[in-house]
Amino acid sequence: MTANRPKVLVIEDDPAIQRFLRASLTSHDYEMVEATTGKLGLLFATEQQPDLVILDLGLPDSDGVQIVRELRGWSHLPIIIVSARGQEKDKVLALDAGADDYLTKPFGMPELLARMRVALRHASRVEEGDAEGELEFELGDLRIDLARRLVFRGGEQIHLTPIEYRLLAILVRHAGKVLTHQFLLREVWGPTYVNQSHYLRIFMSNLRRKLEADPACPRYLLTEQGVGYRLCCDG
Amino acid sequence: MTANRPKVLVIEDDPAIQRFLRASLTSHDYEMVEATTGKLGLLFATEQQPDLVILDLGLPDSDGVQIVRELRGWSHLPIIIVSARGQEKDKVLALDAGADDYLTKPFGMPELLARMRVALRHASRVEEGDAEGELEFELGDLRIDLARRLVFRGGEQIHLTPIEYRLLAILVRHAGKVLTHQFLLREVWGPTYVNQSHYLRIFMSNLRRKLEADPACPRYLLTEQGVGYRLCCDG
DNA sequence: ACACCTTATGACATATGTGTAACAACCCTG
DNA sequence: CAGGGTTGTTACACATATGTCATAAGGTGT
Repeated sequence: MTANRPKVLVIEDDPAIQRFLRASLTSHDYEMVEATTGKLGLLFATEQQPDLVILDLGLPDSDGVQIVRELRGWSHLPIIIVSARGQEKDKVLALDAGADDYLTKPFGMPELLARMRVALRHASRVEEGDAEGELEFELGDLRIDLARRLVFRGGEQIHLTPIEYRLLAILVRHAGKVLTHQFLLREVWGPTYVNQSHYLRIFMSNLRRKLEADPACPRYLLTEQGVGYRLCCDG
Repeated sequence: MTANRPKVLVIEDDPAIQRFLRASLTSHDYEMVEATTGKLGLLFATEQQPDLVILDLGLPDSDGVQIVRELRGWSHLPIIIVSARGQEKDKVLALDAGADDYLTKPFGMPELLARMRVALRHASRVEEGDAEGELEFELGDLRIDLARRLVFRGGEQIHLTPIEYRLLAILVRHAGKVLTHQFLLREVWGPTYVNQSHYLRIFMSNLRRKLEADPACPRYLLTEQGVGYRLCCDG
């Protein structure tokens, strides 16, 4: 789970409820990603790596239960259903499809928040023993252990500050791919920093100083002029 | 979890509901243990090793939320609350105390069964990674016996207060991994304390004073600035 | 009611991380 | 090869996170 601000994906077509949720969630220190259709929802679930999904069953473009099944096909992401339908068979169907909780509209925000905490609690407990997803990477003399949040260079542990680590972790998770300035800034500092590319330069410099043998000729942390940065994945 | 017939502990004083639950549960291939008071419930929870607890909040002899807290003190057993009280604040209180779900009476049996399946699903997922039954740890001159709840340093027993012990136990169970402030606060003090990080500082300080040779330069209880704490597992 | 232990609270010193500014090096283009 | 824009580096001030002490409040058993 993201360390500080859990990311919540809300799949909901009603703009009024979207607004309501956004206000409540952001004020309770959650990061919110919005999708108004099932298709978009599934896309964002893969791309944005949310910590929790709130799903309205009454979407116009797709069957909510089907979305739950598709999500469960590849992920154990907590899913909380929010629905106008209060029929017991609807609840049973959704819960058995893999949903973790089911709230009937209208519901109180405090209850939703409490149930979100329950879901995140479960997720964080499960995460502990989760070997899924390569969590240890080796590049030349570098070793990055995402599970333990440790970085080694030639057997020696390297201390990284929170921002340095977050930046590196994102590069590692997308090793080999070019990540744009915008993307990195948004992921590390947040959406309002997408133009502050000097932050990036400074922290890339810091990382190179700590990780590269010759920071002036980086072997791992490569610059893609005019685009962004890339973590070299082979040797 | 028991392989075939999950064992359900029902803590409920109303004989009518007890009968109703017994009929439904046994016919759905659950084994049922009954307790009519909170005291008995806690006793059976330890003795019978159930897979799931269904707890009525309206017990005559004790506060249901308190029972949840006591259970959570030593176990992650799934707890489903069943209550006549439908007030939102009751739900929030119980869920934050550690309950996994909350149903308001009257409820339909199919829904309860579906929510039980959800809870057991979670438990079985967690269990996979939980299998490590290591209950004794050695780090340098420290020895921590989780089963007996004892801590030694260089052969000499160290007395820890309840909170100190819980904090240390969690660090030990995740030795090597960085645990965020939020996580530690939630596990030790509960979800409502996630912002009170000064508690953590003080109790880490206490632990270091008792466990470290030089509390100013800790070898075991390490700080990860801006993130959390970590128990060094090597050396 | 008392003594005892534990936990909570407040104040303060210190350590660390981050944002900012200034400047140097680099790359592409004309 | 000159110039503008992009990128890299360094140093420092500030804010924040952290560690520690002292003390108050709460609880328990005698």
